[in-house]
Amino acid sequence: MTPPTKPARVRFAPSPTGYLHLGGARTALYDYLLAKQSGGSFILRIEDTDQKRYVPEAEANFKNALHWLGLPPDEGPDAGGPHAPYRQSQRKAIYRQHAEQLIESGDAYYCFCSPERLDKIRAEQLANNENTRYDGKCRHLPPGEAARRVANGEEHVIRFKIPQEGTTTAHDFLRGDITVENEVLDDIILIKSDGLAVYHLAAMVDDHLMGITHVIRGSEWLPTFPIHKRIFDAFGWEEPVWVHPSLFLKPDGKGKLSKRDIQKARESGYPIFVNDMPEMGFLPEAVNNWMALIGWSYDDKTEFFTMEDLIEKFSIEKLNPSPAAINFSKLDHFNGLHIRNLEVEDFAERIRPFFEKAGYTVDNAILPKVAAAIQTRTKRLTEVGDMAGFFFEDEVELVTERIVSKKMSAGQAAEAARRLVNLFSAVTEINSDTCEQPLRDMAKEMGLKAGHIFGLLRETLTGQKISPPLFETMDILGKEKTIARLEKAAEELENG
RNA sequence: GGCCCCAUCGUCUAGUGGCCUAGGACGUAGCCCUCUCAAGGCUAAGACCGGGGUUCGACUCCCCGUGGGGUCACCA
Repeated sequence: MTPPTKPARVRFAPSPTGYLHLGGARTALYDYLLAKQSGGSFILRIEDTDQKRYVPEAEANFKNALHWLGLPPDEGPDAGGPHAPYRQSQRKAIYRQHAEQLIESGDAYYCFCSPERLDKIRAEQLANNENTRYDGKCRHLPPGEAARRVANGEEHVIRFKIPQEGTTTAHDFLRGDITVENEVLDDIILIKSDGLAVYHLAAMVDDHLMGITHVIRGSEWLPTFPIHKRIFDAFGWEEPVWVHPSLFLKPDGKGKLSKRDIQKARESGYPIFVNDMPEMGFLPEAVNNWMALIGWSYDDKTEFFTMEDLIEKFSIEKLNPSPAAINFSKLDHFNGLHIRNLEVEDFAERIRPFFEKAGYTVDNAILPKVAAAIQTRTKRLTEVGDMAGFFFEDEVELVTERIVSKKMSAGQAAEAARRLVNLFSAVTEINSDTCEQPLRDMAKEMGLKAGHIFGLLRETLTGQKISPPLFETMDILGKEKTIARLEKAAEELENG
């Protein structure tokens, strides 16, 4: 139904200054979906041009996160590809060469102003209630003189030359034309005094050289978007399709996520960093589904999407340009949906490590049955230990006050336990066909409600007040353990 | 503050001039199912930021307010 499109080349280009968070992950997802649905390529590029903010482990963090989410790059630092290297720090010469090309064409110039001078003019502008921007001092330096100073080794940067009059119009796929007065645009630095390019140059050069067809990036780039458009024009390059989805807002909708919010979310059991998600019990399927729907929708009713669905159904046309608050309770909901969508064998393998982490020794013989019993009850994989760990224990701790319900005496409880032992001993298999009616009759004989007997059974067998259905539980536990736990309870009640 | 972007239930959203007494989802409340808890089913409360236009007719188009967000570095 979607019209055939040319294979898209879409890049995810994070800066290794921190870990991959929800916002970046959503961008990566959209990148991946757009690439895959068109039979194109998903490219990972590391934008490590800022040595001061460089975090060494960040790149590995991105890769782990992308791998966990199921978004493997077709090209990138590890995957390689026709446009290697994919780390900008290794492409320094390329940027320099392009910057010099702009100097030649008159679209850029050498600037010898010191950081101190820049600070000073900024302070003055602030004091005069003016907008802060470069004052253009080096703009009109004779090219020969500037070149000579550079040749002499004088410290310098290269700045992009923005016309001082007129306007610039850049076209965003979601928002249409964005026009600004050139006078509000700054002569931004292209090459820093350390010789490395700045984002504005490096990303544009790479996007062109790498044949990127669609640039999907956060809307924090909107203010500099017209400059980027001018850079493409200065080189005479064809622009990619620009898409600026909006940012994520904190859950209450007030402001974008900050460091503090990240910590706060984590404390309340919700992740901001992708790599926190696995241990918090989230499924990558659910995270992708959930993230995709913050800022994108397919129609007025469909919300459950597998990765295959997303690849087929995603479209940048349906992206929503307005800022969106993240809604964690919906993440829980999607996690539940995707857990229930798992094959039970798959679910079993996913919960195994969580039982182990909780200190249980998993019995492979019953794990599939345990999984089946708790699958519809699980929202987060982290819950399984508390919910079903008793299946893997030899005994459960009994609290007589909890076994004896308010409606019965300890003596009655002991009697009930004894009668249950007899009842279960008499059958070859404990299941609802063989035992439910006798159990209900027994309750009536004792003047109790069936619910009281079920409650006693539940506490006795599981040590919990909530558990999977009892006959299913007993089937998994086995006749032997079931009876042993009842006998032990009866004894304790009798001696209690 | 300048510039830019955005504006439908608490939240995510559908809606592209008449299909809208505005649809769905999460959450919330109630009911049903039921051995507990879930799951599932049903129901309820809940929104077009305000004011002007344009039009026979605006949630939808335009303008102005207001509100929210982003951005103003030799960071990305």
